[in-house]
Amino acid sequence: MHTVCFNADLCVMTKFSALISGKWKPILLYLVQHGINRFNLMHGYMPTISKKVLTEQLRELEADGLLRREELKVKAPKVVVYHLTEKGASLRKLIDEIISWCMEHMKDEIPQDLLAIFRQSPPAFVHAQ
Amino acid sequence: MHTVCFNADLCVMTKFSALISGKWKPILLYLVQHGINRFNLMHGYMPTISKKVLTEQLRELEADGLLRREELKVKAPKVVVYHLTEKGASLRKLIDEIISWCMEHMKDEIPQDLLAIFRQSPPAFVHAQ
DNA sequence: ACAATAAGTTACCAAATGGTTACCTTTAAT
DNA sequence: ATTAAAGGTAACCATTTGGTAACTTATTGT
Repeated sequence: MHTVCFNADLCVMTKFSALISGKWKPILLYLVQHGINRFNLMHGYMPTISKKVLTEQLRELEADGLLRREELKVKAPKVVVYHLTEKGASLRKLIDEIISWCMEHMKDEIPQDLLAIFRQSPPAFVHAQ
Repeated sequence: MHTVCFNADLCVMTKFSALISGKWKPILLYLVQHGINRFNLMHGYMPTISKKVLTEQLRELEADGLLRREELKVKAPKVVVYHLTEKGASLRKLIDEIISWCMEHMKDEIPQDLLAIFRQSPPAFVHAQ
């Protein structure tokens, strides 16, 4: 007679997915890792996201401790810079491993050119078009 | 003048989250990994999921090539067994690494008892209550 | 005085995701 | 003839997530 049962809200994997599973979060982390760290600059790289959603995703990454938001004290127009926290930076190795797994096991769903880029210089986080 | 822009639908990380981010998928993979591989047996371990949603999640895991569904040819009542595919099994090492990362970087959100279990025998996938 | 700029906010809408309850199908056991 | 058991479906509803378009605020340059 088992009494073990599972609760999705306490599942560690579920917590992890929540960290990175916003539609734009992986791409945002990638951009910030590469120095594209201001609101309108990010928006220029991903023009199909709305400002509302961009704000939301950034706020969530901040709330989850992956990014830090810094308002520079210039007068105006306001300048805001986003940085990776230590926790955010520590994700990178893990993300690289996830990508390697995908490149090996999801070949069919990944465009040929991206696979080729990946083979030349391993972690290609996102697809640039 | 940059012309690089990003598309969430082509992002490798986004594809990966889709694989495991259903509310019950990590737990289901865990159960199947541990031999709890029949419909009503799974349902008994996670009584708060509805049969409809359980079916949906299993069908998605199957469509994504992580599980294989097998109807045993007994007469009735119907018996169905789920197995990990090779791809599904290959996820395990990666999942262990994700969990290790979480145990290190999300300590605050993980119940003490689960942290203790993890320290004794590393990968504790989900919380048993 | 007026427009431009950075970084948003507001009100509203649509699609995706998850949930509830009742019902179905096939055969074996009573 | 009826009930039970395994593994589901069907019809419907609620919540969450993402999206659109217009507006805001503070200051600087013209």
